[in-house]
Amino acid sequence: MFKPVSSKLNANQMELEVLDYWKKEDIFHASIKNREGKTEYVFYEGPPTANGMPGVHHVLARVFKDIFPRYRTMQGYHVIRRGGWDTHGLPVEIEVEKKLGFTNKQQIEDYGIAEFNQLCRESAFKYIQEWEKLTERIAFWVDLDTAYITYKNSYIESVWWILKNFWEKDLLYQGFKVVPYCPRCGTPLSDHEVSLGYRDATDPSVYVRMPLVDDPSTSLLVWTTTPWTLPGNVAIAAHPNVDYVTVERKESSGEGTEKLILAKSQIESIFGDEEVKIVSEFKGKQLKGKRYQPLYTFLPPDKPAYRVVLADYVITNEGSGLVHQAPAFGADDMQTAIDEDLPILMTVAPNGTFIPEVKQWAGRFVKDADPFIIEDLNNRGLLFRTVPITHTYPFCWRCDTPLLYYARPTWYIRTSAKKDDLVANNQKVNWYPNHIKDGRFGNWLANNIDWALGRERYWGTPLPVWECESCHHQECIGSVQELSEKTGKDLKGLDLHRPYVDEVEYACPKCGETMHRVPELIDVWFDSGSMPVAQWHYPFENEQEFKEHYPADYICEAVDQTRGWFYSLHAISTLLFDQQCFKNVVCLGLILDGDGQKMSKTRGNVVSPWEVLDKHGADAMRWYLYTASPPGQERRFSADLVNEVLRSFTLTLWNTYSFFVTYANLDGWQPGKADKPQYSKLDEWLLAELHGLVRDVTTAYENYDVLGATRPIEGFVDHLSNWYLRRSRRRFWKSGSDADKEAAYSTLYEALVMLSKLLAPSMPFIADEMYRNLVVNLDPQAPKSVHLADWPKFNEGRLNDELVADMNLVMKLVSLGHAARNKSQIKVRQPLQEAAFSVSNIHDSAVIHEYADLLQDELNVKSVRALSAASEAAAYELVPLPKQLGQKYKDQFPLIRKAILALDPEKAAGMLLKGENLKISVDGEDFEILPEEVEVRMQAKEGFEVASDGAYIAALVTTLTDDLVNEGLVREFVRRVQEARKQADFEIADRIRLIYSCSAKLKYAIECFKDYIMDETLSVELDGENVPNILPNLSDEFDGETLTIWLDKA
RNA sequence: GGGCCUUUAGCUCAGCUGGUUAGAGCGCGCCUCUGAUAAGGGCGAGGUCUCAGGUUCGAGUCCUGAAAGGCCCA
Repeated sequence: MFKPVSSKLNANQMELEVLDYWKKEDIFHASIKNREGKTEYVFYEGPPTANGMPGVHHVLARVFKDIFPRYRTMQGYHVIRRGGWDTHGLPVEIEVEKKLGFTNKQQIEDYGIAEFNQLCRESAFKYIQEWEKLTERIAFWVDLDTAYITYKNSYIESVWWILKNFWEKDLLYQGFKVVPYCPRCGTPLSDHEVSLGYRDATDPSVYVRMPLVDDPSTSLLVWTTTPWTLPGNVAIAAHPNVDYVTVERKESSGEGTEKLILAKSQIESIFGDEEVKIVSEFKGKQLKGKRYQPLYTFLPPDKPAYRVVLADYVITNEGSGLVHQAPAFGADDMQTAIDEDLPILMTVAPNGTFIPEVKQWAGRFVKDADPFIIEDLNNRGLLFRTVPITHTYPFCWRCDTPLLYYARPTWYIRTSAKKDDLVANNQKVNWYPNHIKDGRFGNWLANNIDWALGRERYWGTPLPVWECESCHHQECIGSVQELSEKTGKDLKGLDLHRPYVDEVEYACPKCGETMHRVPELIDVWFDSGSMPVAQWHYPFENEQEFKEHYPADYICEAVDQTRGWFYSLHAISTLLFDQQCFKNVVCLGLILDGDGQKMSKTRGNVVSPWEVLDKHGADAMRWYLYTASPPGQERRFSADLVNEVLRSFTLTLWNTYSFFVTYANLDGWQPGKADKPQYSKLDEWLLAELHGLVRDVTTAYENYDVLGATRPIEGFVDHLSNWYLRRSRRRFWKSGSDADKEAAYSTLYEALVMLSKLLAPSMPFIADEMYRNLVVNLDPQAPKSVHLADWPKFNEGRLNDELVADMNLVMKLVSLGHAARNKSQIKVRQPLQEAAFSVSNIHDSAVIHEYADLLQDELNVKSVRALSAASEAAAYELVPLPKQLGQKYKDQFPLIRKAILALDPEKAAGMLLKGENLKISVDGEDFEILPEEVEVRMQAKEGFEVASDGAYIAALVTTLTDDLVNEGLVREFVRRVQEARKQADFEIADRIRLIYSCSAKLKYAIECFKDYIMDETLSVELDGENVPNILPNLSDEFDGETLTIWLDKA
C-alpha cells in the first residue's frame, strides 16, 4: 500500500513535514557521507553579512547555489558545502555607530576601539537566526555549523599570509592617490563602494576670470563645478588641439570692455545673444605657459604655479574649454601635476573642512563653503557667472555624505602588474551568461587599475605592515608565529583585531627604534576573496582539504558581484597561484517587484520571502525563480507569480500523483510484479517523452542551463496529466486486472518516480515526498530519500522521435476536431457518425489509421478516415515552400514560385499527391519541382463542418441518425447519474441500485443502452418502473426530456 | 561619456543555424467537458516583433544607426 494522497495539497504543511524528516534522519549530511571517496565537486559559498535581514534576492542566490550541488551529488560526486559569513567592514560599523548615536570617528576613539569592535563582533551576527531559518526553509543545503567566519583569528592569519606573499612579490605598496573619500566616515571608498552611491545632484557651476599676468585686461575664462577646490588651484588646463579665441565684450557695468579667452565652440553657449567681438583665434597649445594671477594665496606654492598647461582630457562640450586644476582634488589633476611638476595644495582637512590656513572659511565643510566662495569672487569682480548644474555625483553609500575626491596616502595591490594573467585566467572560466566574460568582467580586467586596499577604519582585518617610527623601515608580517618571533613574546592568544594588534611593537632591525603597525585595515572584499585559502586556515593547516577544494567548480552570485566577490576571488587567485579560482560561474540578474520596479526600502515594495513561503511553499518559489527568465536577466517577483506556479504546475503534478496512488491502492497494485508490461502505443509514447526528458534535463544540468533543466519538465507534466492520463483513465477504472492495466500502472509509476528524481535538485520537497511514498515505502533497500538516490539514466531504446511526432499530429487533429465541433454547435457528448482528416503527406495519413481509436474516442465519433482527395475536395491550393525552394534556387525563387502558382492547381495537386514531379519553365529554363517542395492544401466540400490549420483539416459529418441521438441522450443520462453519485458522497468503487423515471423517448434510449449504463455507473440494478415515494437524488430536464433519479448503495 | 544587457499580445515569456500564416501560459469574453484536478478542451478579441536605414529571392532573426529602460563604470 502507498500512503493515501489527497488531491488537495497544502504545500506549506507538506514541506514542513519533509523538513522534519530531513532533520530527523540528517539527510543532508547523509547525502555527503554517501559519496565519500568519490570525485570532489567544489562549491564556494560567497559569504553574506548577517547584520541585515535576508530578502528575496538572497533567496534567489541561495536557490541557484543549491541546485547544482544537489544535482552533482545525485550524479555521484562528493559535494561538501561549507557556509561562510562576511563579518567585517563599514556596514557593520555603521550599524553600531547608529546604535550608539555616533556621527564621526572621534566618537569611536573616545568610546574605545576595543569596546566598539566588541559591539561590531556581536552585530555581525545580529540576524543570524533569520538567515539560518530562511536557509533551512528554502532547502538551501549548506553546512552552517562549519561555516567560515572572516573575523576568526585563523581566517585573518591566512589573509595575512596572502598579503605577505604579495609583499614579497612587490605587489603591495603605499601610494599617494586621489581617491573618493567620505569625510564623515573618514575613509577612502573602493570603486565598488563609490558605485553604490551615484545619484543626481545640483551643484553651483561657476565661470571665473583669471587675469593674465602679462595683460591684466585679458582673463582666462575658467569653469568648474566644485568652487571649494578653487583655493587649491595651481594651474589651468587647455586642450592642445582645440581652437580658442580671445573675445572682447562690454563689461556688465556698461563702462569699458574686457577680453576673455575661451574655447571657440563655447561662444554661443556662454554668451548666447550677447554680441562679442572675436579679437584673435589660436590653438590651445599656444596658451601653454601663460601665467595668470592666482585667485587665492592661502598656501604658498613650493613650485612654479599659476600657469596654463596642456591636457588631452579637457572637454569642450561643456564649460569654457579651460579647466581649473587642483591636484589634491582630482585624479586627472594629480596626473597633470605629476607630469608638469606642479605643486599640490592641500587645503582641506581629513574631516572635509577647510584647514586653518584658509582663514575665511577655516573649519567649514567645503561643500557648504561654496556660496561664500562665490560671493567672495563676485565681490572681487572675478566671478563671470554662476549656473546651477545637475550632474551625477557620488555620495557615500552608507551615510549619504557627498564624497570628495581627495589625495590620500593609502595602500594598493599592484594588480595592474598582473593584468595579462588576470585576462588569461579569465579565458578559462565559463561564464553564464557568456557575455559577462568578455563584456563586463573582461573589460574591467582589460582596464585594470591597482586595487586600493587600505581602509582607515576599526572593524576589519588589520593590514599586517609594521613601520619604524624613526627610519620608516617597513615589514610585512605573514603569521602569528612570525610576529611572536619578532617580539619575542608568545602571541598565540592575541586577538588579531584593533586595538590589540596596534599595541604590538618591536625593535626596528635597521635602527633599533620602535616598529608600530600602520593604521590601516584592508578592504573587506579582500577578506571574502581570500576564502578559498582562509576557510581552511591554509597554509597553517588543512593542506589536503585546501588542495582538494581549489579551484571551485561552481560559484554563483548576483551580477553586482562582478567587481566585488568575483573580482576579489579572481585577482587574489591569480596573484597568489596564477590560476583561475572558479571554473563555472552563474551570474544572476536583479530582482524586481511585480511591476518591474527595483525593490527598495524607500519604495516600500520589498516582498518578504516569508510572505511567499508561508503561502505557497519553497518549491513553488524556487521553481518560479528557476523558470521565470534566464538566470542573468532581471526577473519580476511577486506572490501572485509564485501562486501561478503552484496552480499550473505543482497541482497538476500533485493530482497526477494523487490519482495514481488512489487507484493503485484500490487495485493493490505494486511495481515490479509483472515481468514485462505489454505497453500500448500511448504508453510507449509517454515513455519516449519521458526518456527524452531525462536526456534533455541531464544535458542542461551538465551545461549549467537552469532553464533547460526545469522548463521542459513543465511541458512533460502537462502532457502526462492532460493527455496520457486523460486518455488512460478508463484503463485504470476498469474492474479486474489485465495486462493493459498493468502496463498503464507501470508506465505512470515509472514516470512519477522518474519525475521525483528529475525534480529533486529544483523542487526538493515535493520530489522527496513523492519518492518516499512511491519507492522508499515499498522497498526497504532503497535509499531513504530521493536526495540520496542516483540521478536517472535514460534508456536509448525508449526514445522514439517518430512516435513523438505522430502523437503531436494526433493532438493537433483532435484539436481541429474539437474546433469543428465547436463551430457546429454540437456538444461532444453527442456522438457523430464520422470525422475525416486531411493531412499534407502520405505518412501523416497513416497516422490517422493507426490512431483511429484514439481519435474516435476523443472526438466521440463512430469512425475516422482520411478525407478523400478525389471526391470530397472542392478546391486545391498550392503552397510553394520557401525553405526548400528558396535555399535550392536562391534568387530564382520568386519567379519559380510565380510559375508554380500559375499552374492549374487541381492537376498539379493530383500529380504531387501521386508523388510525381512538377515540370515548369521559367525564362526558357526547365525545372523539376519535387512533391516535398510544394504543400498541397484542399478545401472540403459542403456537408461537413470543417476546421483547418495550414494543410491540416478536420471535417465532421454532422447528420444525426436516431441511434446517434439515443446514444447522446444516454450519455446525458449517465452524466447525471455520476453527478448524483458524487453529490451522495459515494466512494468511487461503490456499487449502486439505480431507479429512474423519465419521458418516453429517453426511456427508450435507456432501455437500448442498459448494459452500457450499468457498466458506466456501477449499477447492479437499473429500474425504470418501481418509483419510490421518497425524495429523489436528482431531477432535471435536457434536450426536451425530463428525468428523475434515485440511487442507493447496493 | 564608455561598456554590457533588455525591448515580440494587456501581463510573463518562447521563437533553433534567416524560410509557409510570429507562438505559449496567464488574464479577458463566449462556449464546452469532467468520478483526478483550485483543472481540462474549443472559439474570439488583442501584434506596424521599439524606430530608421542596409544586406538578402526572403529579416522578429544578420549589419549600421537611433530611442527607451536596466546594470556596471567614469
